[in-house]
Amino acid sequence: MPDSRRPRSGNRRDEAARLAVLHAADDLLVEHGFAALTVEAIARRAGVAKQTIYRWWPSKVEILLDTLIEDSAKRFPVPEGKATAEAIRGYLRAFARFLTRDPAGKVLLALLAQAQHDPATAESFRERYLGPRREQERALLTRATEAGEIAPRLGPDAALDALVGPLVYAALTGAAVPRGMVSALVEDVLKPALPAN
Amino acid sequence: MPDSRRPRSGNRRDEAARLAVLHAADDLLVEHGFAALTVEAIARRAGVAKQTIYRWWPSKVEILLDTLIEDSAKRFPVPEGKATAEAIRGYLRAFARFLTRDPAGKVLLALLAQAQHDPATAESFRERYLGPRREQERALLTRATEAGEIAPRLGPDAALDALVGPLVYAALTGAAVPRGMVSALVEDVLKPALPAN
Amino acid sequence: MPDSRRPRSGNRRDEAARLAVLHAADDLLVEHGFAALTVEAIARRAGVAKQTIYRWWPSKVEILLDTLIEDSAKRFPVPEGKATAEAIRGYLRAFARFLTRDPAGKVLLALLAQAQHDPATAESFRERYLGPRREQERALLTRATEAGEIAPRLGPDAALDALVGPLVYAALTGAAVPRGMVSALVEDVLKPALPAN
Amino acid sequence: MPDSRRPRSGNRRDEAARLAVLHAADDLLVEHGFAALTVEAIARRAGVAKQTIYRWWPSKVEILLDTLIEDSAKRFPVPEGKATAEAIRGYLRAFARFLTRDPAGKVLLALLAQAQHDPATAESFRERYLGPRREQERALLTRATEAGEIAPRLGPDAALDALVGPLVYAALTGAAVPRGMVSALVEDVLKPALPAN
DNA sequence: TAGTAAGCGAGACGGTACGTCTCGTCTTTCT
DNA sequence: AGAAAGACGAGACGTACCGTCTCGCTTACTA
Repeated sequence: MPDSRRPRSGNRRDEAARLAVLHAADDLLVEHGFAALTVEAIARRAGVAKQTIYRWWPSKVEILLDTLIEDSAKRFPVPEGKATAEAIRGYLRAFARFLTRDPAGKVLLALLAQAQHDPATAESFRERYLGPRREQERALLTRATEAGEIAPRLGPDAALDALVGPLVYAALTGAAVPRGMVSALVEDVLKPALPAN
Repeated sequence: MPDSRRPRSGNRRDEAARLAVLHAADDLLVEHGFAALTVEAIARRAGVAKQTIYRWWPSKVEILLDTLIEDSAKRFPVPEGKATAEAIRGYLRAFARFLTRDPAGKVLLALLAQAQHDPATAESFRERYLGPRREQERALLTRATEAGEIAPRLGPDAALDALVGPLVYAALTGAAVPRGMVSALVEDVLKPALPAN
Repeated sequence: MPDSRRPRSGNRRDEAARLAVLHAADDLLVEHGFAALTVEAIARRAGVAKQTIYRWWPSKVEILLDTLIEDSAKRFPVPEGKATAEAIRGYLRAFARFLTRDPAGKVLLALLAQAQHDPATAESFRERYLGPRREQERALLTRATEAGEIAPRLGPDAALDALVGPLVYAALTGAAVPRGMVSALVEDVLKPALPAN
Repeated sequence: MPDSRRPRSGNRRDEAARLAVLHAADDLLVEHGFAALTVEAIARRAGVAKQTIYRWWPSKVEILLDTLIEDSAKRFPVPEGKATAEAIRGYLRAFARFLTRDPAGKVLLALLAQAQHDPATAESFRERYLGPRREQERALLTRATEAGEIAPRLGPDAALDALVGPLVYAALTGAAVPRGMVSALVEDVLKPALPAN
């Protein structure tokens, strides 16, 4: 049994330090906003040396990405099996809830924001987060279309932007997502009255 | 008659300095990104003392807001008279063009991003930019609905988020806005097949 | 009779402004020290525009010099007639009192100090203050020597430094000038036991 | 045995940086005067970050004090053993030489000057420099008096002011210290013809 | 069972930008 | 033409973080 008072250090990566950093970053973002999220503040809060952070993460953005990837997989995984309209609706509802209710939703918004300021963040964010998720989402839509559940006027990527965009935009501008919005989006975007055109 | 080629203006605000700052900020944002947009750099580029900037603007964000408000009014004014579906489509096309083609579109994205990092920016951005424009846009939609041109399933604010959100989200994630997306959004969101529900 | 409510301005130098500046400078020096004596502060305190100060004085040092010259002539004029040892003693006592008791003594110390930091001040201070006074003091000593009242071992300039130096040095280092110091200096420096050498 | 050619010292104070700052301050004072002695200029000249200066010194005055204390101990130490009139004369000659010939003498004058402008400087200067030296000087005079070498009319502190004051005052006013002045002061102040009074 | 190599807390370092302050110059407007 | 008002370019102030570095320690694997 390791000494519980101080199992610190050694010559392998210290898991406790890793978690302390992730949680400190998350907490600081939620409590004081991205502006207060400096590497020094994270180190202070986590009780960790600055160098320990730089040893494992190239930037604070990557720390946030690590937490976001984990949290997203937990809170709103892309449905794998059943490709029904209802599954899509449920997924979007979970996403909207994550954005507007979950403290971790702030991380997504902060990274999307930071990607506008810094190309390296944009690259990482797309590569490690947006890209993989979009792939799964596209597959979901494709399966649903093939199953005849939906018949979007737009291609899968544009359709996803049309579904996700409004929710993200509302969150970015501080607007509430009104009850029924997700349903309406699914109806309008995924099941348009095609003959009308 | 005042001399119109007044070089520097005594104890009144120096218009040349004001313009130099606005242009310097704009140029720096486009050329080097928001991260390089420091007050010192703006002052350097504009050939202006730092104090002259702080005298008139509380932060670099307000500088950008000033340029954005002017540019937006010029490049994609909200249609005032004719409230047809076609007018709305034209407006959204101009907006999409501004976001993706116009260098000044970067300013909008940067401010929307910065608003996520800093509550003061969020407040200013909403108050001075998003709010006023949204008001006009809402009026446009309301007039069009009353004229029977459109019949949105969603309320005006949610409908606008559903139209604008996808365009903004695409720009934020670096995705292209595919040809036909604006038309599809207008059809889907503003003229849904209501009886079908 | 000029309008007493506001005889301000016109096209001749405003005497009220001149006096306000001199008094403001003096007061600020005494109240807050030389460090707080900025041209802006003087202008504020005197209720005068900054430019009015720069129009008439090349620097704040010259303002202080103006007040010092006036005050010195009033508080410890160099004795003109009687060249006795007693006259010299009296003069030095008045000088010591000015340095340690009179608020205006701070002006002398401040200018002597500033002369160390800035060659222009040194030049002005020597030219307009130290030089003229030293001339009179030298004459006093010469007359007293010729009258057989004193027999200094040192030349007149060195003797004056030997008399004035200790008083100034004590004031500069915040030491008190002990009772009897002036008498002892006069005895030691001006009436040494020459045969003993 | 510790490696004596340790180039940079990890988390301990960097001695090279300390010396670079002291020398830069000294050089700048001598070359361009106290007015040009800004913390920024010192940092620039020393090739050191501004923060490194602020980490170790509360103000530029303390930097100068550090150099002055070291230099004074080297150039004109207070004689410790032999308390003869000759020892005192030698000490004063070394002091006069330091003031008028040695570039480091400017530091003493500058600090004495700055002490007039700023109470904090006065406090530090007295506490760290004037006080300790005066203590040693007083002891020297006391020993010499007890040994019958001198018989000053004034108390030790006043006598020291009477010896040092003229030299400092001459330096402050840019006057030369004439050959024989130190001797005359020692004779006049320390060996007055007491019975004659 | 030592030696060694890596991780760690600590924190100094050279930099850069912050937002504030005062400088001395300038221009306008009023008297 | 003098004066009040105050904007302006310039540049130093002292602070906060950046990302890099070195130190002295603690541990776990290797010889």
